[in-house]
Amino acid sequence: MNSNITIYDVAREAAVSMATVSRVVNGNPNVKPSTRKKVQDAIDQLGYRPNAVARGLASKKTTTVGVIVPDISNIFFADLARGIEDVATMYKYNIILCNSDQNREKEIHLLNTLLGKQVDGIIFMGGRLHEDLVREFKTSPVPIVLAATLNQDYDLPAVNIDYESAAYDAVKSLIDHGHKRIGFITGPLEQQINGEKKFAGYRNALEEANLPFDEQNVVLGNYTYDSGMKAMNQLLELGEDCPRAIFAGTDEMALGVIHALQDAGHRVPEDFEVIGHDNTRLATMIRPKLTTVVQPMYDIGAVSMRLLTKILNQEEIETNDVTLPHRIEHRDSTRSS
Amino acid sequence: MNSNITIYDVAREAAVSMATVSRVVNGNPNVKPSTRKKVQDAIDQLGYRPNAVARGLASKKTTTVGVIVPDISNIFFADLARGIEDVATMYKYNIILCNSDQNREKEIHLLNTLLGKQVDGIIFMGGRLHEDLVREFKTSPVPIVLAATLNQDYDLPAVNIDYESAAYDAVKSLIDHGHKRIGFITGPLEQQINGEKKFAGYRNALEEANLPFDEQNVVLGNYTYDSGMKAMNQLLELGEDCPRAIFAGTDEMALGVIHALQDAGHRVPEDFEVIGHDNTRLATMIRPKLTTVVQPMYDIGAVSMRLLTKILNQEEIETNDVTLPHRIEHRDSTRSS
DNA sequence: CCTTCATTGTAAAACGTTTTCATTCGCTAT
DNA sequence: ATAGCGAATGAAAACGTTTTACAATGAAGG
Repeated sequence: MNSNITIYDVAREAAVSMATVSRVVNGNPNVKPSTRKKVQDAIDQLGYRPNAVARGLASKKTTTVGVIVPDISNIFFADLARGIEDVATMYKYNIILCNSDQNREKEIHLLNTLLGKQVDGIIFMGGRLHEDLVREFKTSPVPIVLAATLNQDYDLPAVNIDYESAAYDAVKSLIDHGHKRIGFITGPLEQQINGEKKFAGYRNALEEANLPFDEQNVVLGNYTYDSGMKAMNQLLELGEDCPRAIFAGTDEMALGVIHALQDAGHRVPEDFEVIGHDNTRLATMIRPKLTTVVQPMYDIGAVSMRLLTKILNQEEIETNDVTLPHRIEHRDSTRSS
Repeated sequence: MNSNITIYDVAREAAVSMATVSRVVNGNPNVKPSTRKKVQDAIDQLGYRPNAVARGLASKKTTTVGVIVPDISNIFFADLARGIEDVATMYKYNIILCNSDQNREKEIHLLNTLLGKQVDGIIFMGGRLHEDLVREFKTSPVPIVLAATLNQDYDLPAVNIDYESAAYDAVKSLIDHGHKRIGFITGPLEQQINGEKKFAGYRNALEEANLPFDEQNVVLGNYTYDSGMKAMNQLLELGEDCPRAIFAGTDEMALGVIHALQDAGHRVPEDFEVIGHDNTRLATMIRPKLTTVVQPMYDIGAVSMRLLTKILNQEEIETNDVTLPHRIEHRDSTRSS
């Protein structure tokens, strides 16, 4: 029931002006300790809770940031969101979370809704930046940082890993194990990270090892377990020509791959080696445990948010475009050396 | 750059008053079509975007609801959040998402932050309702609905399944397969749902079948895969007395159980039967696929949010305390009949 | 042609803060 | 004493809407 008591009530109770109350609420040092105490007592007694909306209107700061992700129910994005939220909390921000489903109109609509709500900044993750969206980004009155989202051609603040080199490393390690044919199971090609970067890394590794690129070794999935199974079964139909080493674009697809293999009576890693991507918790919940490229989504989220706070505080920033390190976590779906 | 243009600018541009602009923006029918068009043109031309903060201050509605969950990075809560967000979107609300980590002080602090931000309502999920928290709930100026959170003694709006009966069903089905000793792996006992309800269901089923309750058959985990493994290994140490049927309180723990079993050379479901709880996506990503109690988190989220909108719109409400149906999804970690 | 009532538009008062600027207070240094 | 000064306080103007109370306009009925 303390929702209707205002700064003015507190002022009256403490026999000061509302400006003074505002000062103590905001920690302004120019308040005599005795006055501060008087005001604080009144606040406690009345159960005063500052109205953030009014505050936002007056100060033009809402201490709220918008977060747009494709789908929070996906463990991958959920991890990112947690990273964002944790550092947001640290800096006293709240998060308005939105799911875009990678839908172009929805992305734009959400962006506008968030701007309408006067968020202080936005963190965006999506598969590909469309022109319209970039145009909106460019004219945004508040800073926007891209998380795990590619940014070429535009110079928006962004946090990523080097996907191409990560994919290269993964495929390279497979090649180092003597494989001549490497299967590659990835997501939709129009997705920049999966379709372009990882693919490029795959080809680079092949090329460097003087291995031929064979189109039938790459198959498209949609990130899900089922699509991983399906893709592997498709590969299996190649018979003799089926690659014995698979790089899957996500852990979930890698799981599907391994199970498809096992269902067909093959052993992993003895007969087939499999590398995943992302290092979600899934990776350790399968037998054999999954060797995978670690893409630290939590960290990407945390760093993105930190970058955003730096921009908001006008702190010194080394670079707008940060690349986090990646590595391969070797587990049991690949042979040990 | 359209962030600084106000309703007043639009009014001037369209040669009407700001109230008229407000009317067209809010879809008030009392505006002459020609006027409406004139205003709309001005809005489009200027790129006017209503300031939701000012709007919130004037109207005392923010079209924002607060969501407090333990940890969004957990697939389980993420699913809930998605359900909430989807119907929130449907009703034009946005979501401020907060992670409580089930921490008592944090829960209270978050609640107050959200109330300070003038959310129109709150959806809360937590393990147990502490007294202080309930007190805050009771005096909240906005409605609060509990999602997948027990509510006994207090009459807060809530959406749940019948956990006790769900656990009963699961254990019963194990008993029906002829098992005399049933293992039960659950979460911390102070959690109401896991420690009390599911436990009660377990005991009921035992009792009804005239099976003795044996304390050594129940072991506590912390919901994680690892704790599931550990728990199962502990059970295995019972040797001859080890139960051959396990009910795990979460799918993730069930995964751990199955792998612990397999690592020890046992077969599931031939030697051991396992039932999980929640029916997360994990359940189909393991071999054998997991038989599990389905707790429809997405639906719980969606229904919670819908309930909240009903309260906010003062719609007729049959019951404050909705119980969603549950069922057992029979897959391959239990025998077929 | 005058009333009367809808319809549409206007002006101004909230909404609850922050912030700017002015004022007062309490001292110190003359 | 008193001018001068910094610290503490207060008054009032934003902030950008919604909403209320009216005023103006126009149409219809008598």
